[in-house]
Amino acid sequence: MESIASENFIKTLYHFHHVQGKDTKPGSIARELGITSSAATDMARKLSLKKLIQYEKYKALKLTPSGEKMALNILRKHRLWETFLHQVLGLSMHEIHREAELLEHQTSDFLAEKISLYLGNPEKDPHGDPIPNAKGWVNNDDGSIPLAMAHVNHHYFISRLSGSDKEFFDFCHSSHLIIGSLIRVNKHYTINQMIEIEVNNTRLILNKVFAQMIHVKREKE
Amino acid sequence: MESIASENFIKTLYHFHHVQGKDTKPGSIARELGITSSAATDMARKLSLKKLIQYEKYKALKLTPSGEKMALNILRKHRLWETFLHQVLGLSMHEIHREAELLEHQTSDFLAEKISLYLGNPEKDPHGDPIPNAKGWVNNDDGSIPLAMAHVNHHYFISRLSGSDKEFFDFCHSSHLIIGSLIRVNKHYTINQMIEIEVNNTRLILNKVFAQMIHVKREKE
DNA sequence: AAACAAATTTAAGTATACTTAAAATAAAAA
DNA sequence: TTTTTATTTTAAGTATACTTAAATTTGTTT
Ligand SMILES: [Mn+2]
Ligand SMILES: [Mn+2]
Ligand SMILES: [Mn+2]
Ligand SMILES: [Mn+2]
Repeated sequence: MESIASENFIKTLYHFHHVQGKDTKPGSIARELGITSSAATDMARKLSLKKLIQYEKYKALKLTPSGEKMALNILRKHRLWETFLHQVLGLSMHEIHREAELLEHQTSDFLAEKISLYLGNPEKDPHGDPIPNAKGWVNNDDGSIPLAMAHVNHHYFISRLSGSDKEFFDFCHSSHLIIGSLIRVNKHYTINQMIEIEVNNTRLILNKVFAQMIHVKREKE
Repeated sequence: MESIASENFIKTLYHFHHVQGKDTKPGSIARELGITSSAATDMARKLSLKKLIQYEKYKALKLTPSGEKMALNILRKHRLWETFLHQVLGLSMHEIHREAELLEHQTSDFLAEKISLYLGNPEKDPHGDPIPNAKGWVNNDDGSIPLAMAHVNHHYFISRLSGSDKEFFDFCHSSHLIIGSLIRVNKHYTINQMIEIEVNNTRLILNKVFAQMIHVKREKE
């Protein structure tokens, strides 16, 4: 069994690699986890001895197959908890991540199965992120793109809301931007990188930060 | 925020003092938690600096008021989780303690309230143990006694089953010994400390270990 | 290509939570 | 009461997960 610190490190590395496609060195993980670079380097060397990551000085970190398996196991628990807390206990979108971030480390595979079963083996969490299955398989590429990349005059539906703070979700909720909402892209403002969309017959102007957090998918399929 | 090790220590001390009425020195806690006496002495001194326990060399340990408050906060989370895991997710009696023992340390007061609310603010957990309320109040003395202490020819109902292993609960279940079951005490065997009871028109002979784990209450009230 | 800036690594040190082994003390037995 | 036994404490040491500060390496700019 790995420590909470190790699990968070591995999960963050997975996230940077698979979701953001970043070239991840210890410094990025350190920034994300709120620790110093030296602590992250230390941890990288330790996890490398356990064959969970590949580590070469000054090079980007990479998960080994067993490290990736571990990351997916934790991610599964994280997303199952988020789904459960939201659907069953009624926690809000901005509350679930915070709680799941802790619970994910104290959840046996046995308990994870019980939660999954109770929820009917869901495939997406409340943010629209895919839940890895018990064998550690997940499809990360569902064809959605950040709203910031969407084309003018095309229609999309919202597939993911990848934020964790209250303000973002308050804004989304009050603007009818929820998963499944249909939108149309009106215009990109190149100078300040804002984007104008139409949702529910209302025009809305979003800044780039939010337009990166909202992911959309073409209407087809 | 206290560490998992501190929380388990405090909770164990509370348990020994309030439930078993023991004169608790570091050694007992060490035995319970599977650590060495020296580790427990260390921890006792550290918690004493934080004013969570009273510690004097070679004397029994005692929780301070703030230590007791902390113990009750963790105990509340433990028992809420047990109730939730049993009632909602359908985990068996022998599975809930194991999982709750971990989850209790990663549960915010906020989440505990949500769980409590969802369950209808229960007052007892599946073992029949009282759940401290959000303010940290609990009634530990519900008038129940270990079956081993019960009087011959009296009728009782089962109020608590304080075990955590599968064999005990399998036995209880197959013998119709569940919380609320009505029983009658037939005889005490002084020589081997067995006890004979009648439940569901069946005579049953229990050894002392089980008779200590099963708590009963007089029919009245 | 050299100089500068930024990031990473190493070195040294801290707090927590343990361990084993020895010393001190308390409790029980003779 | 003395001796023996059991328990508790102290001492010394380990692993984890961090810290700050200095050294090294890399990336960028001139
Ligand atoms: Mn986490
Ligand atoms: Mn999520
Ligand atoms: Mn615990
Ligand atoms: Mn219980």
